[in-house]
Amino acid sequence: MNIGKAAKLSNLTVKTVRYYADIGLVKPLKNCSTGYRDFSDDDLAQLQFVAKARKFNFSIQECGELLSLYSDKNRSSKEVKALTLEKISEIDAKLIELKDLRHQLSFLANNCQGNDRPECPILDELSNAKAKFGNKKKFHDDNKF
Amino acid sequence: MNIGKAAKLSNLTVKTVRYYADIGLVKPLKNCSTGYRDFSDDDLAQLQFVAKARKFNFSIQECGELLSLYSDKNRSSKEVKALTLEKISEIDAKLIELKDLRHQLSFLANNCQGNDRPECPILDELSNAKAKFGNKKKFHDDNKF
DNA sequence: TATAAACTCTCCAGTAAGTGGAGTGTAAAG
DNA sequence: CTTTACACTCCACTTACTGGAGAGTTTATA
Repeated sequence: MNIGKAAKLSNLTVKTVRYYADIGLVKPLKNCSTGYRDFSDDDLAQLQFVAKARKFNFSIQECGELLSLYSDKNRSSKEVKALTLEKISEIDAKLIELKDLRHQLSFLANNCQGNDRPECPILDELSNAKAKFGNKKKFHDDNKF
Repeated sequence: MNIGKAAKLSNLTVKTVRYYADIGLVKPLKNCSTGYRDFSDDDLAQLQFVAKARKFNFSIQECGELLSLYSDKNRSSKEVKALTLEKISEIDAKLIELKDLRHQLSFLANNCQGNDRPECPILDELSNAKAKFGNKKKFHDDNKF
């Protein structure tokens, strides 16, 4: 099939599929006369595989590793699981980081009047201004997460 | 002060500070004879500001906007708060996405034996294999988040 | 059959936010 | 006076694409 169909069936853009072919992640045949790429069903399966793995936050490099494990019928599931667990750890770290970030930002936002006056605790914080929030009103940090 | 000191005092690398100067985010003077950049205390303050804002996930572009708001003594806090709230929304969206991802990955990992045999539900899932987990044992999804 | 629309190709450039290195010049210390 | 540390510019590379120009191909319509 042509690149357009392969792209559609794998939920990727034509540009992306072409890119994947360029970097050798998939290896479609080429029609010598037209120069058109010709994707087999197996090529399509690999594209779908990669599309999904990318959604799962695997890098292109890792997708390549997974693809070769996938193609190797004598593989063990150990390596795949290890890669997945590693990915989960990364996500956990990212989650912690983001939650902390959200916490701090929402604290700042809640303490900012957001009016036409220049006083702004957000900028004060960013600039390390000494003068911190003067009034003693308790502020609510809407920590949704 | 020279770039090395400015970098150290703002917790940035020399390369990064030079980059910020190159793109005009900060504008240190230049010693005509040596070509060395000369960072004033105000330049340093801006670098520290940017370093912090970057940690808060503001883009370089947004850092520039914040810097100009910061420099403008007649600014209103409205814009700053709006930018911050927007940033919080982005983080919320990212958090939801990541949690979902983690959920799915941990489900897959928990259903994978991770041994020397080739059966691997992770790859099966990625390849859209029809044969789903055959045995009926209940699996635990350790959803920490 | 002619033509227009839709599809494909390659190549070049750009994105964000830097990082790394080569080659060279300057300043401070021993 | 020489070594070391620091500074400079310029170029290439990173990730994972995206956009566009200019040209060729295939399909559908007039």
